[in-house]
Amino acid sequence: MGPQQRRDEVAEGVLAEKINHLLSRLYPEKESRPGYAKLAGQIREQTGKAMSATYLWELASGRKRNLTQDTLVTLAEFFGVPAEYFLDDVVASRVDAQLDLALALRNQKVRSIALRAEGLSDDTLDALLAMVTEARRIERLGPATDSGEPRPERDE
Amino acid sequence: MGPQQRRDEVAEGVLAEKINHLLSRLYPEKESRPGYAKLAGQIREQTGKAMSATYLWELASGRKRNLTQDTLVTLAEFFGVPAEYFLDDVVASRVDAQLDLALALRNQKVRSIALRAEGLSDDTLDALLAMVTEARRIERLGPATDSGEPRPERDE
DNA sequence: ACAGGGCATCCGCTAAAGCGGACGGTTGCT
DNA sequence: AGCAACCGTCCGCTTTAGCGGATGCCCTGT
Repeated sequence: MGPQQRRDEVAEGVLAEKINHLLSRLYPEKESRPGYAKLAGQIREQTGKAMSATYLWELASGRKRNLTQDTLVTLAEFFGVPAEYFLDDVVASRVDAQLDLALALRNQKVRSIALRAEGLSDDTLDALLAMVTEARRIERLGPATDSGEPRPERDE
Repeated sequence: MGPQQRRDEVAEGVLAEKINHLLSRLYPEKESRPGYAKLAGQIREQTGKAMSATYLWELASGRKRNLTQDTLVTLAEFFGVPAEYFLDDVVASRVDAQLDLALALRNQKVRSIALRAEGLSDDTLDALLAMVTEARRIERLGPATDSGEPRPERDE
């Protein structure tokens, strides 16, 4: 339904801001915070994987933004966050519909209906759709927030 | 019925195997399975993002294996799995149990029905459930693979 | 004043992600 | 037979993730 704007302290948005957020969380005091060279060294030592100072800076400054699977896992491991942390924001721009769906599927019966509707013919689906819509009207529920799928969003 | 451990060895952490697994889940009968060209077309159409036939093949055959964030999200969205599926093996096996549901929801009409069924009274849901089950019998489809109930965790 | 270490930033390189356009092989249709 | 459509596979190309090695700026110590 609503894109609940959660404003913890987590900077929503670009990957660079997430990384900076994680960095300043790891080193709250600006003074003690090491440079990118030492940070990269820590990452290498702690995760056993590769990480260069230059690249770390490029990420933090937003010059590179399309991480690779390996790098993603490495950073997630170092910062102690699930790898999803770097992804869910990208997903977030598209999951408003999914969120409603996930919510609806909390009901076991709704889920069973969805499962059994799969594979039925188009005509039957139309009939069922009409029924459930009518039932919704009878029970005086508001119209479902039906978000279409072909989102002609073109950017990036 | 139970979310038992499938005997078909699921992806040992190799990306190619996960992709092939998802592909054969999407198209169980190999007769109807389109080639990589058409599959890439579907991905492009459904997600609105880019995906080439060549690259899809390279992934499925294991020639390229270090996905980028963008590609990761695109594939996850298309297959209806969380992006972590490709990152975390534990998540992968857990999600496999829910794949039937995700598969069913790929049909827009089924999705609409599920959305509109949410909030209806229990009695109405029972009636609808009976209808859709009956429709399934009439159209001579096998009984829906109603897996137990892994909870749809989604919060925070 | 000078030396030196740590810092952010830049430059140029390599390896690989990702794609377009081939090439042959099989299938089915007329 | 021919053809058209589809398939998997390969090749070559552009882009960019990712890194090593400068460069120059601030420090602090001597």
